[in-house]
Amino acid sequence: MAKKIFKYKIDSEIQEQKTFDQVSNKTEASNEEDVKFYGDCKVCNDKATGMHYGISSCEACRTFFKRAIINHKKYHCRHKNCTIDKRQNNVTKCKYCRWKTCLNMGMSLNIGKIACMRNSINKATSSLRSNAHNLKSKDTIELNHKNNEQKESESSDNINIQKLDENHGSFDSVNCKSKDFFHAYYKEFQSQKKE
DNA sequence: GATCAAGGCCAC
DNA sequence: GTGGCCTTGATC
Ligand SMILES: [Zn+2]
Ligand SMILES: [Zn+2]
Repeated sequence: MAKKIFKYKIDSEIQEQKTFDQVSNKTEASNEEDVKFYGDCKVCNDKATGMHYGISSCEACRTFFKRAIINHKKYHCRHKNCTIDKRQNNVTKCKYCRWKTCLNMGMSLNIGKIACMRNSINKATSSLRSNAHNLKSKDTIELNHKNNEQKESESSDNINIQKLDENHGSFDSVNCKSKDFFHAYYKEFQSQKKE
C-alpha cells in the first residue's frame, strides 16, 4: 500500500501527520489523493470545513457568526439551552443558542489574537511534531518546550488570548505566559486523543 | 507556489 | 436569513 500522507486536525490548531494505516477507520473513500479532516463543527456537529474565527467549524456556522457580528445582531431565547445539531436539523431553529454556542466554543472575530495564538502554538508544537515519536510523557513535552523556549528566547513569552466571560457572553483579553497556555493546550490535546 | 482563513457574492 | 462557492491577502 502506497504511503499516503494527509493532514489530520484535532480541535484547535494541532496538526499531525499520520499514515492511512493509522486511521484506517476514517479513510473509507481513500481514492482521493489527499484527504483533509477538520473534525466536526464545534457548533452544530456538521462536517467542519476548516478553522474559522478560531475554532473548527462548518461553512454555515462561520457565515452565521460573521453576519451576527457585522449586523450587531441581538438574539433572544426563552430556554437558552437549545440543542444546535445539524443531524437533528435544528441548527437554524434558535439563533440565540446558535450564537451562544459559537461564543462558548470560542469563536472570536479578533483575528490578530487568533493569529498570535496560532503563532504561539506553532512555535510550541513545532518540536513536538518533529519529535512526535519521542513524546511519551508530559515531562518530555515540558522538556522539549523548555528547549524550544531557549531557542526562541528573543521572541516574547507573553501571549494574548481571549477568555470567555460566561456571565456576559463576551470575551476578556487575557495575558498569559506561553508556557501556561501550552500546558493547557497540551492537556486538551491529550483528552482529544483518548476519544 | 501552496495553503489557510477572512470577506464578498449570490442563488435559494 | 442561509449556506455554498469564489476571491483575496497573509503566511508557510
Ligand atoms: Zn456548524
Ligand atoms: Zn434557544
